[in-house]
Amino acid sequence: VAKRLTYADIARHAGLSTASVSRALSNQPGVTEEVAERVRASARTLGYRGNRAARALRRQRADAIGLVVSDIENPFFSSIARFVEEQAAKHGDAVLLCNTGESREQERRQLHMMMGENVSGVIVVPSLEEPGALLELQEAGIPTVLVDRRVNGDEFDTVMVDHYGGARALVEHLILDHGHAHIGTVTVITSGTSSRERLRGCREAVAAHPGVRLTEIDAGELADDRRRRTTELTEGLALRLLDRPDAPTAIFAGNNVLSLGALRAVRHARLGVPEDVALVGFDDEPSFDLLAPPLTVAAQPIAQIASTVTELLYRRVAEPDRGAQSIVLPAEIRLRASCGCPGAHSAGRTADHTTSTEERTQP
Amino acid sequence: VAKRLTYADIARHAGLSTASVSRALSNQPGVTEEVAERVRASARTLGYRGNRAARALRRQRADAIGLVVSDIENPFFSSIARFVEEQAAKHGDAVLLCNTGESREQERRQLHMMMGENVSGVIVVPSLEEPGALLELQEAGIPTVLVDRRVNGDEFDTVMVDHYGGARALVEHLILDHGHAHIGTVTVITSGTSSRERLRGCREAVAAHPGVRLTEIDAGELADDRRRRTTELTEGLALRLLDRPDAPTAIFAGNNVLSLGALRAVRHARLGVPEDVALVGFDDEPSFDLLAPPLTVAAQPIAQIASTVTELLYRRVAEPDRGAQSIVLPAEIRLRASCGCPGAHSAGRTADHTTSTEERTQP
DNA sequence: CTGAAAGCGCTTACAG
DNA sequence: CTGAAAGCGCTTACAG
Repeated sequence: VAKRLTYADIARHAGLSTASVSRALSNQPGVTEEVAERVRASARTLGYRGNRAARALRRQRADAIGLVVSDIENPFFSSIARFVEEQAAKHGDAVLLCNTGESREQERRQLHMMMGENVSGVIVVPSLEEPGALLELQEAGIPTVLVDRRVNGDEFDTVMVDHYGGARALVEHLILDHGHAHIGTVTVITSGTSSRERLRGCREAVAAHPGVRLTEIDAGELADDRRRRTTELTEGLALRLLDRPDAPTAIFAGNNVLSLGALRAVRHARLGVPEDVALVGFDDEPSFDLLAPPLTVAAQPIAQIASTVTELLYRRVAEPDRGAQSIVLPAEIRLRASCGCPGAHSAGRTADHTTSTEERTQP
Repeated sequence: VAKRLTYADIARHAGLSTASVSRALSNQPGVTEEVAERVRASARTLGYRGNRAARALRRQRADAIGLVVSDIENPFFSSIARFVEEQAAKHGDAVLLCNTGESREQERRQLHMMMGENVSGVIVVPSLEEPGALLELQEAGIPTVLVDRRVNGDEFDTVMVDHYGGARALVEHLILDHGHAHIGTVTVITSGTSSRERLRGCREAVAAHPGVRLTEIDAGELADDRRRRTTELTEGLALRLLDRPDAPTAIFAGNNVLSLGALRAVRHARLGVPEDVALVGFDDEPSFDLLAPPLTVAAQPIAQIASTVTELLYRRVAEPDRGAQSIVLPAEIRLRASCGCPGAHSAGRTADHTTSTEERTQP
């Protein structure tokens, strides 16, 4: 185990002070280019590594940002994580990853840890609608940006897809283009505003068309049990819809996990999609156009969401006093076979038909 | 922005020294329970938060571990990340997430960052077979554990699935149970030993059965371009197999992404699975039994891999001088319809048939 | 058991 | 521009 080098070692080697070493290695002004080069040369020669904790302690700010997501196993969030890590690396920042599992208790703990780390900013998918520990972050002066979900009050920068518009467009497609008069929904509302907004989209689509009914099934309290949030729970939810004497003729699934659960439930009930029940869902995944049948979805512009959110975070780091900004990006409707549309159902080239919900930005 | 509390504030409030505060809050021996309680009470009353950078600087070791994966968007690695984060949190450790994108240059940079952070350990999916920067980690005394892939030399704890056995079992199933005499493989070898081992499994399965041929297609150099590693690349690879005048009658896909690409290629070529071409792949995903057709796969025991690797890491943190250990966990063959087996092809309850490759542990 | 004090490796007013 | 020195908030030998 080799001894660790410090600025003192470099200073000695270069015949300078630690102050100059610091200025040179941090690319600060106040050193001649000649001195800076001498320092860099010594650092390179000696194999200097840096000590991020010392720097963080002294500067009262770590070269790191936090990423607090509700479920890193969900492809939507792992994609976000990939983009965020990429951008953070460009800024020289490390990424502290936390997974709440939708638990507000976990969220609270993790946000406190972020404060303890003195991260220079946090990107969070809030697990509750009340700001809670998020306000403490703000008090501590840590720039905070929310993704995917809003929180009560307008004090946070927020980036999300048009949950309402995507859901509404999907359900209107079922009603207008396929003549469905009874829609069922499967959702997990406890996770916050996103599902709530999606459900609102369903409701208003139905309300706008007299004669169309809506039957809602929500995971409710069950959602707290992490283990049951996957297949079994989501399949069970959809089955409750299919087992009704007056089962809906089309199902709206609130997210990617629920879509798979619903599809599984329909199979389980030995019914066919879309012949017996049509199915549409929020979120797309790389495999969804290869499912039997290919799934019609409202897809999120993940890359755009991720780049917008990191941009917003770093802008807030630079200008802490900007007003909070809420950005809503359009969802993209991808019509495939599960809604009853022709085309991609069997083999052959998949020709997706896509349209976008309207983009709205509130400054 | 409230001023930050320190041990000095607590000490003053409790009428004690910062030494006692430190001992009490770090659960160290050397304080009476009465003093400890007094400190905790003051900390609670004042709303003390802690400063992890100061602690890390002084202790020369951060309460954090590093997780360096090749592709956090791959469901396999995001699952690993979920488990690792969960365990780390139990130990009071933060998780520093890095994504290499299979780039050894990135890997080198990120491992250097881990050294700069003084993490107490690192879990890494190595992007190359040469130890490289991993050896520097070792020299720096940072416990390091590898997942999914091995590195030349035996100096690292390693946990992975039985790549060889899983692939071999899959291909033998194609040969013995479905009578295929010409197998094609699509792989991306540059990522290291895992794909190489899987390919070896295919080769030996074929070699063990005279009269059976193998045609290999590998991404090779192309794999460096991150953007093309997804759908387009993987679909293109499989198409090269299908476009041959003597196309194979069955395809082995080297991982989950390649499986989807292969399936897409077969669709593109307007062929049917398994009628025209059978398909088996390494890795399972929650959607794979809902694909058209349901995919026959060698599934990795992800939870077990993740818990084993974190266990190994924390054991090494506790006992730095243990000998390196290599653990190979069995893959689970899940027979579904894409190989030609009956059952789960159309609607109805999916009855997976599963078997395990043998478990082998080298102490 | 308890506390005074040194020190981890940086950064940054301050003086020259 | 350059350097001496203080100090960020902890932990830990050391003395009592």
